Amino acid sequence: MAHSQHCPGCATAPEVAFARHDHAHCASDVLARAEALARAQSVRLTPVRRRVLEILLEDHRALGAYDVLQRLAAEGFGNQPPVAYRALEFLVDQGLAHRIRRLNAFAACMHPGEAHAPAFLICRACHSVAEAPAAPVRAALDAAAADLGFAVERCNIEALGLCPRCQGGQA
Amino acid sequence: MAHSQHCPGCATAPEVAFARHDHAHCASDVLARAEALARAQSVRLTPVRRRVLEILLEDHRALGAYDVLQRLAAEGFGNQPPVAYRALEFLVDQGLAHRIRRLNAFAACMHPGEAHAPAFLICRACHSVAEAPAAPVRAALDAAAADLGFAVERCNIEALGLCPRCQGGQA
DNA sequence: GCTATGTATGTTATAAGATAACATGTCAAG
DNA sequence: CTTGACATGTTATCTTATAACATACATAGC
Repeated sequence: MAHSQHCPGCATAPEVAFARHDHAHCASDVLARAEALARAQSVRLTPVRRRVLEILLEDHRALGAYDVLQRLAAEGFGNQPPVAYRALEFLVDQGLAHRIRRLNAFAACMHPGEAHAPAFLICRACHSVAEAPAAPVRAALDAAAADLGFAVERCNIEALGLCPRCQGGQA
Repeated sequence: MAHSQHCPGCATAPEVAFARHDHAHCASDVLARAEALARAQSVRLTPVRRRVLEILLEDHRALGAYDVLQRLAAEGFGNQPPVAYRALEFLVDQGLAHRIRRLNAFAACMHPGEAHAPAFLICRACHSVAEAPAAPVRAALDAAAADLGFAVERCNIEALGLCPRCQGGQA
């Protein structure tokens, strides 16, 4: 199997957060791309921001702002909420992370730089979160909205269910 | 124009929260259907619950739990958060209201009883909220999820943008 | 090298949203 | 009329998020 087929961080790969994969590579690849992107936009991926992204990249989960904050505090960064919220807001603004509203939490973006309408698949058993290619979903939404004369600017599409690995164990 | 074409509360009408319509009728129709539904399910649409639904039905907006609570308190119901949250939870469980996560708020369901995958269109200018027919959206989402082996159980689809009436005034 | 300027971080305080746990009240079946 | 299930009320607390201000740091212009 070619690398691009099992590494979600890699450019055109379909999202396979649920599949077994070389996560260390997956994470470091996304991080490298985030750094390149920040340089290109001349925005600063400072230590806190970078560290927050690393923390989010540790696995395919979403973390609450206070979870992130705890980690930061333990590592000598500030320990007040705005420290975490600001870094997270920066990452979201730059398209390096996504906010998962259903969970009041944040997840690293696995396709930084690529234009993508994100749809999130949240496993209710193992809490992993994957980004699914959602262009068709978005197109259907735009069409439904257009029928009512509504112009969609941004959207959240979040699905709760069972990931392939958890479908065996649970009903 | 036939009634069913301009009243969003009416059975098979497309959602037209954004269009001018006879809202008093719209609301009372939905309320009547909610009552019938509650009877059918033998669950109790008690005074608080019913009142909360009426409040949500006042217009096509989403209200925060604390907004609802304030109204309830002013009318002699309890004035502690659980009063509002419990009534709202009941309505959501019975499919009589929806939770709009993007707004930390709740909106009356305009199609109680009809199976429907809800997609919400939220106008960022006038804050009105409409339920768009989302079956195709949901189908596209299911397909995208299925490609990854993920089984969708529930989902939130929430779009932010401009409603037809607000597209004139704002860019 | 110095300094002004914008940007980033840190801190205090508080706002906003949500729920756990328990006490009291109501209603309808037995 | 009593018992059990469900609903409401209340207290307390927890979680999530932001406003406002103080301090530090990087870079561009002098």
